[in-house]
Amino acid sequence: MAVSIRDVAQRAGVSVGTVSNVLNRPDEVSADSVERVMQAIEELGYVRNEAARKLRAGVSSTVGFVVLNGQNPFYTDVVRGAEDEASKTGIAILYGNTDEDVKRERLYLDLFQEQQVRGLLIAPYGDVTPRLQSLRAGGIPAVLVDRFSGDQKFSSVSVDSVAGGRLAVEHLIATGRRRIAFVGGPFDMRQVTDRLAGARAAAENAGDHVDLEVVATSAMTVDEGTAAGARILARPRRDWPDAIFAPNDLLALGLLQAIVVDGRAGVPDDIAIIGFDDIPFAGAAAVPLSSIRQPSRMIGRTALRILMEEAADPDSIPRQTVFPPELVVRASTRSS
Amino acid sequence: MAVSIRDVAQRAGVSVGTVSNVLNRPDEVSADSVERVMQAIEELGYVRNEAARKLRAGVSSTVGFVVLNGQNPFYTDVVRGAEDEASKTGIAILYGNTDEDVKRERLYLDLFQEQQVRGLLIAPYGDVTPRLQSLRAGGIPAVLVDRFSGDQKFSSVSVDSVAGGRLAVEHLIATGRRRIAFVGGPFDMRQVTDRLAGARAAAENAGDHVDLEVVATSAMTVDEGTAAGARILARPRRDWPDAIFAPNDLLALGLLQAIVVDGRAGVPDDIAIIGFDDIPFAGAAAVPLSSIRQPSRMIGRTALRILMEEAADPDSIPRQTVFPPELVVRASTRSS
DNA sequence: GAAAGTGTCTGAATCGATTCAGATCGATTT
DNA sequence: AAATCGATCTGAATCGATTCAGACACTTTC
Repeated sequence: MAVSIRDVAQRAGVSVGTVSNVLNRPDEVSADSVERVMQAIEELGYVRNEAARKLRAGVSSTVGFVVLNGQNPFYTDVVRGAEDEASKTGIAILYGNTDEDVKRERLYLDLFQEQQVRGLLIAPYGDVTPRLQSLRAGGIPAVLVDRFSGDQKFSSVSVDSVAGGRLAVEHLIATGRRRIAFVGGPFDMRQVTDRLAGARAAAENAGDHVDLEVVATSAMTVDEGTAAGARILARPRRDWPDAIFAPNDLLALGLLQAIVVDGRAGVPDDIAIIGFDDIPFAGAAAVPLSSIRQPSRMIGRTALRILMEEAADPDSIPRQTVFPPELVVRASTRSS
Repeated sequence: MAVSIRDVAQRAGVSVGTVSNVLNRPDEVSADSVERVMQAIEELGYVRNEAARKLRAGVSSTVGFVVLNGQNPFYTDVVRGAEDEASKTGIAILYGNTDEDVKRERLYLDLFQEQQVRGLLIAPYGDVTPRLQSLRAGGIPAVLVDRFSGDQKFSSVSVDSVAGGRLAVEHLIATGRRRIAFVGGPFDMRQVTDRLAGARAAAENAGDHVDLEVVATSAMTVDEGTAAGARILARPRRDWPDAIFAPNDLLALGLLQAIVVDGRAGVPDDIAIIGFDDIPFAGAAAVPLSSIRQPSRMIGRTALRILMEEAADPDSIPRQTVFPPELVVRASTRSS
């Protein structure tokens, strides 16, 4: 049915070994053979069978990417960056969205192991370190994305979340805000706790006259943001914060919408809002949202590059790549 | 290195054939053997080698999904739906984002062919029909997503875009709008022309007193939307439309932002805006955006299901699944 | 009691690309 | 002229799971 390397060899009048060499190390083959083989490939419409290649050579040309929230445009961008890098070298990306569900996370790790991916990019939700270690023992390296590997057991590519949190709150303080609410959760997500830690540091650094309260949410979604916004506005006016920092833009946009629609408080006049990630929609909100930018595509590209290096050299030492976050000021925090 | 079926067989004291049977048709194996094999698998941490399975059995457990704009949350949702369905049966999804680039589209088709995917889900950009036909001839079926297969050569899952366009403009007319602008492009995208056709039909149906003008954009992005918004607002006030229909929400959100930020026209008082897709951000805009909803997850789920059926029966007749669009009214078109 | 049937198991052949030891051959060295 | 060498090519062995013809042990049937 399908055209195999044998058919090509026959047509080109060479052995299968030579065809394989043309495909994999053309410089060891005479120019004449290369040409004949290429022509036969062309004529027959031959396409290499990845399964056979993977089986024999043991090298896979797919990597798995497990994302904890595919709905978040930030991750979409990270994946896009990884894609860019991958397509350069003919690597395909197996994609899995776990939606912050430990079961789905495990499922995808199993699935990708069966597929014998060359490596794994993962924005983890649950505690996957043990699983990743056993995968690595089986020859599948992993690089953590958007998450610093605290124990240094794996390479990681992320942004300094603590610095980002600090940056956000320092900016709020610099523009005159004093009663700041950190709206986020759940607190078993590293991103949340790190960004809060940075926020706390900035608040404490500014001295007694800055208040930082924490409003917990159960997820980092737009809906949770609007819900939290409603809760805040339900308080007596004097208990409203004059600024809100949300550890991702989805939450921030939800908050922003709740406040704008309610109408009693103006943004940024009464309440300033700043998010995190700087997703494309942040700038397009009706009150354009200030945010802490992560170089999302670059994160994806870098993660994939490091992953390929580790796949090539299994004994390489894990390294932590940390990009600096960048403050992007838009209308939602302009000083009034 | 890796644990193979042979190791399992040895440990369980059975033949490799039996292990394979336990894995693939356990009912033909005695309960005793099943248990022994399962235990051996457990103890050795055996994971089936997909490459070998694919090679011999010729059935792949991956499908490719090629999307034309991965940044659009609509497609993110469609992918999510496909994932849901796929993970039920242990299918993994190879993901490729073409970003409305014909070259990238071709590249992914090649890549996925090499990977010998079981089938292909594609939201096409260029004219891929010939390529898809040759893939099908090689045993790889394809299902078009978000695009009706006009020539009926392939199965497709989409929403009736013409009806959606009509719905949008009928709604605008019903709420008293008379000078309607269709802002979208490029016009070689089927989604755009269909939605415009529907809009035209609605306008003509309403008689002479309704005006429909077309403002062309070069892409369906937020940025193009804000740019188009600026162009419209640059006109003398009397030439402003009193309603805008954009064939996707990204454009609509861009337009909305441009108009709100400009401030001279109110939404919806002076200009109503309606988009298409009903992405999650539509409801979260500061002026919540009316839209034509597509059942995005359902589209993904259905497409994957049909694809698997076609993979199982190569001679099945292509079928067109068309979901009805649904009007979602929010503040951006509330009658003033 | 022979034949037929049933349930279970075995093990070699197979899928297609890669790899590598060895063959071939003309050129160069001794 | 023999030996050596480098460039090029060949073809069988291999990767691991699946498949299937045949083996085997028991029952059932006539």
